[in-house]
Amino acid sequence: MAENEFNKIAAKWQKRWAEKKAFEVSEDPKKKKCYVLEMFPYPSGAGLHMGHSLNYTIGDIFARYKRMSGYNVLYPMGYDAFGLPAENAAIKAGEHPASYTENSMKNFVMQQHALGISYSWDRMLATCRPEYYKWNQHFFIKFYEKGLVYRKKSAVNWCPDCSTVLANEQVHSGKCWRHTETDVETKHLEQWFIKTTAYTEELLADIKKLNWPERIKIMQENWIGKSHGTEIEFEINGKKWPIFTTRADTIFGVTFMVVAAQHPRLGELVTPEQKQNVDAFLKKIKSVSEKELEALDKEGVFTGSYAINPMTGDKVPVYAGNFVIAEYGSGMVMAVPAHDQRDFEFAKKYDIPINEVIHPSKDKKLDDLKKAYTEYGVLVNSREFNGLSSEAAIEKLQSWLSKHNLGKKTFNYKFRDWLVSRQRYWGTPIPMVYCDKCGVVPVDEKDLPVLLPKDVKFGHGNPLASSESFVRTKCPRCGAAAKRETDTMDTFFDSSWYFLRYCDNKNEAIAFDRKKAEYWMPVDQYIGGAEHACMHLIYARFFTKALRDLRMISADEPFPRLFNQGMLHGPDGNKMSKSLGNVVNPIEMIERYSADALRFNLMSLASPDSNSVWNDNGMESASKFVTKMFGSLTHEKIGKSSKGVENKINKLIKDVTADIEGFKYNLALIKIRDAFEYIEHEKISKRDLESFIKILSPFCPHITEELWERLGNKTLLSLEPWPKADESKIDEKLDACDSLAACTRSDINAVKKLASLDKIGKITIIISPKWKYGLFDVLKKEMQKTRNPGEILKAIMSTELKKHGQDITRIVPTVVKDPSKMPTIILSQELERKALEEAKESLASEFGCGVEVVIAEDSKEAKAKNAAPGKPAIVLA
RNA sequence: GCGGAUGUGCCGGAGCGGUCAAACGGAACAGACUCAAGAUCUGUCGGCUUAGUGCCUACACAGGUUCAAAUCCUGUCAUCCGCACCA
Repeated sequence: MAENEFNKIAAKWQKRWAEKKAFEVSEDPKKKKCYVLEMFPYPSGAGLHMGHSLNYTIGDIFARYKRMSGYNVLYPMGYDAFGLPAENAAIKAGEHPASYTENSMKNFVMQQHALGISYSWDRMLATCRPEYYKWNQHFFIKFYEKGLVYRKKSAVNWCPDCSTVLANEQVHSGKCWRHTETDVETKHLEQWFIKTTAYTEELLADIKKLNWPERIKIMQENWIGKSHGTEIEFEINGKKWPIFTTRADTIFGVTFMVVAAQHPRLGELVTPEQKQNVDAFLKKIKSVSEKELEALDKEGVFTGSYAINPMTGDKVPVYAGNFVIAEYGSGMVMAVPAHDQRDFEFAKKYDIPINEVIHPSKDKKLDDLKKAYTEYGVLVNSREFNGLSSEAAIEKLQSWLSKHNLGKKTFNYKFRDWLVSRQRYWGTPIPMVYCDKCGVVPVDEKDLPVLLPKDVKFGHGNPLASSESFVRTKCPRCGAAAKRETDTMDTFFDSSWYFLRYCDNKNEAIAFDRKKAEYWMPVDQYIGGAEHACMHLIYARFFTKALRDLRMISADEPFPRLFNQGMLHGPDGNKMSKSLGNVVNPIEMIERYSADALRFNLMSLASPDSNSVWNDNGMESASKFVTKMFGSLTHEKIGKSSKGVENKINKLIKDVTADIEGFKYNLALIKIRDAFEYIEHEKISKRDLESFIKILSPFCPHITEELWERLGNKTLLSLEPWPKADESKIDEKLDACDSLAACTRSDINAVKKLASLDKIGKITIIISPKWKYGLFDVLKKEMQKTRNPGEILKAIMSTELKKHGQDITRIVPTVVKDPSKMPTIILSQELERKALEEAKESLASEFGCGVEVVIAEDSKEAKAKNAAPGKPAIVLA
């Protein structure tokens, strides 16, 4: 069976690549480096799925291409091996997560080998191994020392299914990112945070520098969410309470205030008479999880306190409400029910006055308030600010407030600090110790890593807490008995710097050697899915900046260039999922067809950045084509390449090179197919044949190595130089030869036909330099055979254009339906007017009829003269 | 609600102002080869057709800009994705 042969070939070359360490690299200052990286996978027990195969093939093609192009290519693979699924699966299977994960990784490695991915396997890493997570702990302590890590009690997101807390980034629409059915609850816990907000501004500003898909950049921008506004100080019970608003212009319409129910200073506001009500309210909203946000009514309770509006001196009641976010701004808002929908609903519910202070325009009032008027407008009922536009009022108020020391112009971010504590086992232990005397103390560097204990019980609460031997320790500072932190780190901590560890993955003394990292960083091409736009990609950017400030690297950004591959759907068009039963297993496909055929098919499906649909027939036919190519190229007749073959091959080199650079692999394959069909039955020089094989090699690395060898080469094709296109051999004329002949013939015929008519009428000749057919020679020959006005016209035009350095291109004769509407000859914009003036003369004498040159400047004139504006035209009268 | 993307033939998808009834692939149909199937090759593959280098209708829908629009602009609709009570 042919399939077996392919699999034998694949195995042979995979073995040889490994033996010869073909893809292992070291720092070489003389060579240009290229760091190609795919987002490392979570090694699930299920093994590789088709989406992985797609992702890795995209990266592999790029890496192979760059390697052959002379770059020193670092292309590593590793495993994001910590995480909840392994822990749960391990519990279910009664196996330790460590062995479970190691087995899964082995399986992944085997499968990635089978795909023929050219990883530098020496650099493999797994985040669950102590030699890796030791450095997580090291960084954690470094960050702690720098004040980038802190512990805080706050309202946190709790997923009951994961039984752990989640970062904001891991809560999607009130649900857990892993459990789309599970509502996230709010808990008040003391947790570890990373001060990602220390870099908010830089994270936001540097997005501009990134060569990333626009939508990912926008998603990050929105996630950071900068908004400009005003800080205004209200006075409550003699104390100052600043609030943030984007609508300072509505300040005269404030009729109440709302403080977040979770606000840490809420207690200060509650009067004894109201305490019972407030407590009841708090209890009520605590039992409600953060769900169905639209459905959630705006609710609140009066605290008993009143706030003084700094502009009006009015006293307005302060409510505690469920719709104000404690962490955003100052956790309190001024409520303007007339001009904010939430405030409006709240006011209606609790019967609070609604004061209009903005009208749509000077003479337009609001008819009746069924909902808030939230647009900008003109101020009313606002004393000296009446009549001002919202924009102007905001500015005036800002300066007024700062002059009186009651507020200022400011801005706010949505972005919050990263909660990294997790109450789970399978992660990096947080290297902190609680001592009764010394408080929170980091573990001594020399005692790292803090190893995950083995003697834990799963199932009830935080597993690490169940290990006596782990929890009990000595205070690193005073030596007294102390307790260890039992939380582990969010696994996103692991993936925030793994790209640095690849640069020096065996270093036992430090996380990575700075020199090595400086050589390889930043990642030149990062490849992965869009789902990490606001998680991994933000954390990794933060980490890079933080490490830069710790003087461990100098890069500002880890991934200047990012490519998002599309999603691969099942044959039925749905997302591939086990429950739908539409999963296609890549290894099955490789066994049935071949790795090269699978790669070929995956890359032909669609442009790698768009979603695509798996098609079994496509797989079948890709396999047939690969088989055919292999068979045919093995028996290719070596000889002198014809001009046609030379043209094809050189054009192919040029085009495919550009297509790979631009990730247009699907188009590259079309050109490869086309070129193959052309050379299939032709004689071809060894050199050209080798070029073709090289061009094919990133896509089908196994058969091409085999072909390379069969041609008598002793080297590895994967390390051969990428062919260069010989531009002098590319002949556009030849390339279009077949279609050209047909086109010309029909053109000539058309003109003949037109010319034989009594009335020549109007002939449109469109000449565009865009069409580089080089038709002139062919035309001239035809011209000599017959003589009639139509052809002469063409000949003249050609000559005239040649004279003025214009390339004669294609001439399209058409009968004009409505001669009154159409200029007769439209020339390209590039044609000089002078050339036209000259052409006019010869046309006139040749035809003996009036020739008018029209150069219209504007559309009116153009219409009058039947010419296009700005474009010169010749009209035969 | 806000933001982003997309809408092309039976399907997956190219095209990004004039070489467009639309690359390439898949499916389908017909033919060649076969005892037959498969494989392979050839042709057809929007409609009409006097079969023509012909006509009509087409690139979500409706308008607009152009001599010229699948391509540019405006609006509408649909689908997908992200964010979501951020003051």
